[in-house]
Amino acid sequence: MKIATFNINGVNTRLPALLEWLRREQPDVACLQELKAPEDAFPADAIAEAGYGAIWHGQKSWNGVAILARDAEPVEIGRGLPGDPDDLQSRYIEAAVGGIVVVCLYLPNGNPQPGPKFDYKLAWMDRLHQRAQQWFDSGQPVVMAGDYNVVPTDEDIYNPKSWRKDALLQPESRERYQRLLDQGWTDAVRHVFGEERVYTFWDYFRQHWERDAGLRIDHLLLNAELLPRLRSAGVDRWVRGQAKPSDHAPTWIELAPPKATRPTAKSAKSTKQTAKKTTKKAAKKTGAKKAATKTPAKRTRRAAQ
DNA sequence: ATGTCCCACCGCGTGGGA
Repeated sequence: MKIATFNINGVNTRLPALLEWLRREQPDVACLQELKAPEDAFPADAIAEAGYGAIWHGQKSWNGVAILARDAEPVEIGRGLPGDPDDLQSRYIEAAVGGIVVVCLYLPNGNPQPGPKFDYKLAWMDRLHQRAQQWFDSGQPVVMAGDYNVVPTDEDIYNPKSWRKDALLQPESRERYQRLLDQGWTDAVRHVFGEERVYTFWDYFRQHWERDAGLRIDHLLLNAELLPRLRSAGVDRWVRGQAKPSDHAPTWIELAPPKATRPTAKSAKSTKQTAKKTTKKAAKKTGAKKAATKTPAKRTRRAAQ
């Protein structure tokens, strides 16, 4: 089972890119952020034609999140991050898909910092912390995926120097991200890649993509129930290299089927992908990385073309 | 300070947000 998160930066502008990505990579679950579309402008029909059921929380101009499921309908659990009835921004949605609780979030950017936007970011993270604790303790397998707008450490950015004052690197942001990990959540991409550099976002400025000057801000956090099923993770960098791309690349994990007390036809089907062997060469090409490799994570050169 | 790209507004350019 492949679960991806992708900040699409305008779902209608990027619809061809989204459909192409779905066709080629066939994620079982896709969490989207920055739809930048009101509720009634979400391209549900085109996405359904591509074989995906979807739920979404739209908003005019900004934000907006969605959860897509291949050959399935996500069962919505909730929308809107609890804890502040005055917060009307569409940044959070939850669903049950394939026996897993999927949380899709778009954390506030927080710039400029300091200021009210940064205050909102920190307050939002405090509220997320509350909800995350509930999910962690739920006894159900849970993934919290999305654009966290946090660079967890200086190893998650090409060069922190010019970003020191940015909200994405502030100690207050990083502390709050760390507090999620302290609850017991595992940063799946970091877990799989070890010390190897991996980026998910390259802004549009100063030829950052061409120079591979990236940041890792799209994360998938797994609770203790789900972690044992983590098999591999990767970034679909080819998407960022397409014409008119989002500034983010899809970031994903591959999960083994549940330790079946009662195996189902569905879980047997998804095993097919998991069992697919990934050679080192293929891994480099696809940006995939297997969990629990025998050798320590090697630093792979990922030069941009 | 800069850089680029998206969306909305009314509108064929500009401002806000990232």
